[in-house]
Amino acid sequence: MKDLDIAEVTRRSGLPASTLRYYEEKGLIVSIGRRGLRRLFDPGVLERLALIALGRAAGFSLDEIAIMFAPDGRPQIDRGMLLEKAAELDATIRNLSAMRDGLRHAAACSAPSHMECPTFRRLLRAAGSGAIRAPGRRTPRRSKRTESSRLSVGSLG
Amino acid sequence: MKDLDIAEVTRRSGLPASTLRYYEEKGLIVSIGRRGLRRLFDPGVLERLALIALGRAAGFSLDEIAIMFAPDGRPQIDRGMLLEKAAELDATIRNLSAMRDGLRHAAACSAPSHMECPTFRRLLRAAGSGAIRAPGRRTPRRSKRTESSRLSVGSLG
DNA sequence: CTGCCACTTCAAGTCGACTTGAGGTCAAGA
DNA sequence: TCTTGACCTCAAGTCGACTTGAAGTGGCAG
Repeated sequence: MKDLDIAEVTRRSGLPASTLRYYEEKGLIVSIGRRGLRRLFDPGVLERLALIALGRAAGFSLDEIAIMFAPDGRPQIDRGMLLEKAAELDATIRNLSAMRDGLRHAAACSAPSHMECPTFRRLLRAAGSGAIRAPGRRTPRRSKRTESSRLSVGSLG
Repeated sequence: MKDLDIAEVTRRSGLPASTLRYYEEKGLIVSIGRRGLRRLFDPGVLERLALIALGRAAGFSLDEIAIMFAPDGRPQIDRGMLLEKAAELDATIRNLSAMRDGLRHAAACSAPSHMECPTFRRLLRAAGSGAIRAPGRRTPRRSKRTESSRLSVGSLG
């Protein structure tokens, strides 16, 4: 009894069946047959799902993850891509660290208003100038600039 | 000439006019009048926008940011909320750091397949068990569990 | 006075990763 | 054999933060 019924995969992976179907539709996993209507999966799908979860956790999109699996099935991951993502994470981590420190400072700061705290103001300037970005936000796809174009910044002297 | 025309705000903040209108609609900023149809803003809107950018960078949603501004206008930020978010960021940072290290290791690892690398497998297990989460993904709102319920994990021994 | 055109409104579209709902199928237990 | 109900398909909905498009308005240069 090697093959896993979708319910079994759901149980063992913790992912809803709808997600599994979605992943299959996207080509991230494959079912190897049916019992009646029900999908059957090779047990290896569990490792595959873990791999997908790993990719997601690293910030890859499902499409990016899809191309990491060679057509033959096994992961064939481009090492350069990994390093690139690692560097990206590094940048994110630096930003978040700055934010975290800033938040802690702001929470502890005794200045009457946050606005009078130099640390807070510095952070504010950084955020205002776009030096820091929200996590998980992909590069804003602004294909067709209609209204006024994005010029330099320099607000808040 | 104190008041800023929307074009001026766009220019000085770098945000598209559509975003400014959206923020106004959401109650994040206020326009103080019109010249013809055109919105006029108090120059203070720039500081406010920077504050919003800061909040976004820290991972707050627009709705969360909205309630940080007291009805009177000035930011009245709950310090507990800041600490909470700081802790949250800390957790995220730890996860991302682990991911980054894992990615670097995987990129450098000379094992014939990533699957044979213990470090990679450890990471995989962590991701599979949901210990690590994708950045920027809010708690999955699974209101009405339909199909099989999420049980324990323990795949991939 | 006339155009121009940057603004305006309002509704609808976008993106990614799924979820939900309606209506259908079928293996297995009573 | 019949019922059950977990699965199936396919289309559409959701969520957040905006963007885009169509149609309208009005200040100001000429």
